[in-house]
Amino acid sequence: MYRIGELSALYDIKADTLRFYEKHGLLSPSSRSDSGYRLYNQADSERLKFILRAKAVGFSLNDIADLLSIEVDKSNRACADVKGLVDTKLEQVEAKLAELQHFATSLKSLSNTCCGGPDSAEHCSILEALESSDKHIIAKKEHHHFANLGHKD
Amino acid sequence: MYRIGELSALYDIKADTLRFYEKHGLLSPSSRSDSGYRLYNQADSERLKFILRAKAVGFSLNDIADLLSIEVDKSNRACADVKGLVDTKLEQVEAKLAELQHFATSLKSLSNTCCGGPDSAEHCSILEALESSDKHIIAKKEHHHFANLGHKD
DNA sequence: ATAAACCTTGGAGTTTAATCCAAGGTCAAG
DNA sequence: CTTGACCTTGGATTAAACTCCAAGGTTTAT
Repeated sequence: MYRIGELSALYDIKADTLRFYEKHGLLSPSSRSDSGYRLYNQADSERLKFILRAKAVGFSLNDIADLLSIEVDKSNRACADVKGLVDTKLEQVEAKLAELQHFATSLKSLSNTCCGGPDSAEHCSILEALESSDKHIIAKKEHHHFANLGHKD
Repeated sequence: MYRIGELSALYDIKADTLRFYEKHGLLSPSSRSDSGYRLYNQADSERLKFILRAKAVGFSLNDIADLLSIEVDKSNRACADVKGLVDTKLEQVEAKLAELQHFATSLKSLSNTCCGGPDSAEHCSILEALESSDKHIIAKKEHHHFANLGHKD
């Protein structure tokens, strides 16, 4: 059992944030002490881990509440409802995954292209790297190099 | 060349959002018309695409500005600086990727476990799926099924 | 040449997600 | 039995990221 200060320290967040999540229905302590202190158990801690992970990959607290609602009232929901909700979120997750893989590829190619030395980074740009990785995916036959890009007005 | 309304329609955002990004140094139109209307070219559009993608995977506008600064002053930066920045962001992207893959796995397993029918979803929970996928990764030798989980006081 | 649909600016308002504050109760150590 | 670290509540404040508004200029279509 953790008290609010212990759990918040564990995940490097503020106690206030836990109270905030509670107020907004994301995470309630499974019990209270005689004097009213919040007491969080291991399951609560897991739930918090989930919330923080989901937040880190760009889901809003509302999105997360949707997902967690499966947990909360699972015995009141039909499997079909759950499946629908899950499949919708899965699509979102997979879209994000695709985006991130795209980013990772571009960043890696940028990191490799870049000499890493003290010279001017004239040919180092995320956008250039993204563009060339787009090219790579969309039309890998064309293979020219853009030197004079991004020079506006 | 797009006017603000055209570009915003293209990406399904508000014109105000584009003005906001401009004010905060994320995206400026490459030119203006005689009467002062903003005119965005293809490169501007690509840059916007990048911003929106990065946002969608959980980067803040500040993070994104950092990344884009590589583009803006690349001739004033040493390759070593660029490489440092890129490698830092790459680490963040890869951490997010790992999280998302974890989510995707859990959601898939949940979707598969779930009968999808009109019955009560007693055994369908994200947290249960996450937990069992944790189990799967951490100790895949143990292979039992958790029926009585998530039953908190 | 005038309405409708678009654009300009500056500034105010909203939403989301915390974070802080004040007044007071709790608990372990000395 | 009091001191200090911790907890309670409700309400105010902050920061980020928009989103809206008002007053006026511009374009295009009739």
